Amino acid sequence: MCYAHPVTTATSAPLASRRSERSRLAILDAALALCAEQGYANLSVEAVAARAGVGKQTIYRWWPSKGAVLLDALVRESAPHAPIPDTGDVVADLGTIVLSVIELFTHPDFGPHLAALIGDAQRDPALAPALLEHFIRPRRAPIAERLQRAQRLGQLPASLDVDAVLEVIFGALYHRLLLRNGPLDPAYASFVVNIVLSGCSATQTKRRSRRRLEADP
Amino acid sequence: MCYAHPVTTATSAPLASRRSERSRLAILDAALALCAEQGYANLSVEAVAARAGVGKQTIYRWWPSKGAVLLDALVRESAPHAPIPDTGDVVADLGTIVLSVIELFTHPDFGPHLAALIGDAQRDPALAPALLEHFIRPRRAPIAERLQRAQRLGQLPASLDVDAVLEVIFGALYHRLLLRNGPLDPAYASFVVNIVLSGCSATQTKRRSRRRLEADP
Amino acid sequence: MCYAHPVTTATSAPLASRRSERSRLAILDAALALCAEQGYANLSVEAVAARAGVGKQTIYRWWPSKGAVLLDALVRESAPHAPIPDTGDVVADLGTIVLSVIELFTHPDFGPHLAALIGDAQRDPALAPALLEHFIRPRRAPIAERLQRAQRLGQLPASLDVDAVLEVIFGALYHRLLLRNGPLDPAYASFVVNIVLSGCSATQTKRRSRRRLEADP
Amino acid sequence: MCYAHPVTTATSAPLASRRSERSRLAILDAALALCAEQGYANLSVEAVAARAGVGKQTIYRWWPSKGAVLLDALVRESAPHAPIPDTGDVVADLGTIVLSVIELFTHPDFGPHLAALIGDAQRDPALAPALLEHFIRPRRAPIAERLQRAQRLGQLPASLDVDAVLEVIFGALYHRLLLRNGPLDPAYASFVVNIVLSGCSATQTKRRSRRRLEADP
DNA sequence: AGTTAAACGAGACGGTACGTCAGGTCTTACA
DNA sequence: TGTAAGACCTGACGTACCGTCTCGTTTAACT
Repeated sequence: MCYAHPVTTATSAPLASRRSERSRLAILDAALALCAEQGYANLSVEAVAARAGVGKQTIYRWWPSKGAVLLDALVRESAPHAPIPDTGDVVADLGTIVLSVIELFTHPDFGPHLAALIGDAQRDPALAPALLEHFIRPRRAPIAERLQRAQRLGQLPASLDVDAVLEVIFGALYHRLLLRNGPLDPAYASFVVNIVLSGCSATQTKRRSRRRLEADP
Repeated sequence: MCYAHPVTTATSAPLASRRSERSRLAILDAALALCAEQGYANLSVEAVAARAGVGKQTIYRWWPSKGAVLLDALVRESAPHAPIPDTGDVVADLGTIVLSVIELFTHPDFGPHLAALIGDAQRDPALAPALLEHFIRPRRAPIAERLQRAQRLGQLPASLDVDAVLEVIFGALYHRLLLRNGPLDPAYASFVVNIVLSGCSATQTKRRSRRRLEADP
Repeated sequence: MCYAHPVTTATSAPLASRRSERSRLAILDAALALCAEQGYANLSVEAVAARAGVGKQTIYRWWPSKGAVLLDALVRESAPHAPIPDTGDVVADLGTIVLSVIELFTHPDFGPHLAALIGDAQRDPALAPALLEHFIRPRRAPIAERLQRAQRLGQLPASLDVDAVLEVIFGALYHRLLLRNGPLDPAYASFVVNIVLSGCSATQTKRRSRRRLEADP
Repeated sequence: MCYAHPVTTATSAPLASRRSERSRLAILDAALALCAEQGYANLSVEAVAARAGVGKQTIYRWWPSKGAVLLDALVRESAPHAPIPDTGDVVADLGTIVLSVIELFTHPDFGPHLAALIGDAQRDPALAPALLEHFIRPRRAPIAERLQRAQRLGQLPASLDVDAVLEVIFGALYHRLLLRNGPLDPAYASFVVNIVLSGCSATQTKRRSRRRLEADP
């Protein structure tokens, strides 16, 4: 379950690691609890170990940093998310999805921790890739598929880079999550979805100016 | 000049603060130099004080944190930026602006520090507002004005919230700056500008779906 | 009044120092007050200056250390002590004197401060001589005279070094003041006076063993 | 070996503390060395830690203050003292003992440190009891026994409080150690021993005046 | 069932930096 | 010019955690 060490994922490991599941869960729980109580900034490996009734070494053995622990915990916590809707209306479906995202982002036990994790990734070089691989990409992939389905149905230009589109949409959400210059509310969500998906449809006719820009130094 | 303490800004202060300009500059220079050499993560008030030949107390007297010091230094450093272009073509002009922004973001002595500052703002509650007020808003304001000029000329819908538009555009840039899932290059810049400004123009006709989303729970 | 700087002591200064008497008294009062409230350990030049409404420099200008300030203050405070009794009975008179000394030593606003001052003298080389000259010797001198009067009357051996005798007596008192291994009470006072003055009278007959000791390596 | 923490003293500790003997000795050595070089006043936990190649926490873990460290070091250093002499002549023996004490007190690597420790005990309430228990009482006890032996032989009054007698003798020595108003030399040593022990023998006949004093207010 | 090797809890260790306190010096403005 | 005020550099404080390193003690697979 831990992303950073080459540990087989529990299932069907012939020479099973002697890792204690009890400790693993206690650590993840302690990390979440402490984070909820005092915030990520005041989280420390020391405190997690104490709270989990675990030696510090046991944490360092399986995770490279406190950020890695919390990432694991958040992934576990937020894993069972709703299925991607497909009503046929791609704008409406994206709106629904983004609404559920801002719900997650504004949850006091999730948004601040995710923000702190991204923050910590600025000083821990290993954390950004881990975040991408274990949190962001797995959740973005099915949304990208939904957009690709729309492409196949001709609802969106086939040439569109859907990953980049999602980056623009989520960029707008993360911007408010991290900078806090405005509320992460449904109005903002629909504004972002509308403007970006409108732009997707209209982008074909704007190709020339795009090329001009690319030629610019 | 310091954003965080109630120091009169030079103008018309009869009982001028006895603050030492020499120390102030030495501290800002030391912060920048150390940050460039070892990165923000390894920056410490202790080291800045030592490098600047200054007592720690002198730093704590005028800034609340190392982040505040670096913010001041970055603002000073990046202050004299190019004027906002106005060729009449709002898409091209935005493209030019965003290009200069990614130039700044990809500069090794700026982008990582800005990213680290935003990161630090996740654990230092005072830093985010300071970043907004002293770095982001002053630089965003003239760009918003450029968009408003385009609105007045009918090049963009009058009802458009230009600040929100800029949040989407810059959100996309910050997303790559902070998560590093792709290069901050001219291609990405033009993609973002085109898709968002296209969406701005087309947004009028999409109003209905937006309203529908807002009505959604 | 200050012992440590070459300031004329008020008397007969032709071109009197422009020193502010108001500040001087405020400083001494503040030192005593702070000492009484929080103890000598927590006394600081900084705090005295603040309490006295005085610049730190004004203190450093006229006293070399916080100990010097407090010494001045204590000397001023404890100056008007009772006259030396002379009933003809030297043992009884010394007893009376020592009783008044332990009264002073056990006074919560004096004993601890004097002890702290002697303590501080162990790290401030200038303080020990100052203590001797301004506090100890002036108070010991009239007692020595009382003993000398007894010598002249034949109540004590003429060869006796009365200053050394007083050192033994006061040494015993200071021992309890500083080490606190027993109460500074009248019983101890009388024990000390009796044993030492008895020893003084008997010392004549013990001369031989003393000489033997002195010859020892 | 440390007086201030409840560490079992080696004997019969089944689950022995994991305390590092290497660090302990390095700390005591460093404290002594620094004290010898720069004096107790300039001694700091910081410097001891650096000199000993030890983390500051390791010092704070086992000692409550720098004074406690030095006390431990001095006790270790001065532990193997000469046996108490018993020639039958109590005055001569006490003289011998006191001579060895002033030898210790006048040693440049001991006297000043002991004085400083007593000085520090005036502001550190925990230090005075520690000094008594770990330095003064253990060294005074066998001397008191010597006096009690003399009492049993009728050389000294049986009613004499020998601890108090030693307080008077040592008080006289500490007085010179701390106030420095005269040399701690053999002449002073023999003067003190003679006068006090003479007083002991003569004290019987002086009982009346003592009682009179005690009745005094 | 006994052996053995890992993972475990506990926590001491050498360090780094924190943010605070006070020391003693220096500068400025007022009286 | 002496003061009140207070900024300045210095250095130590005691604390919090870091990440590493023993210690014995489970604990579970493999003799």
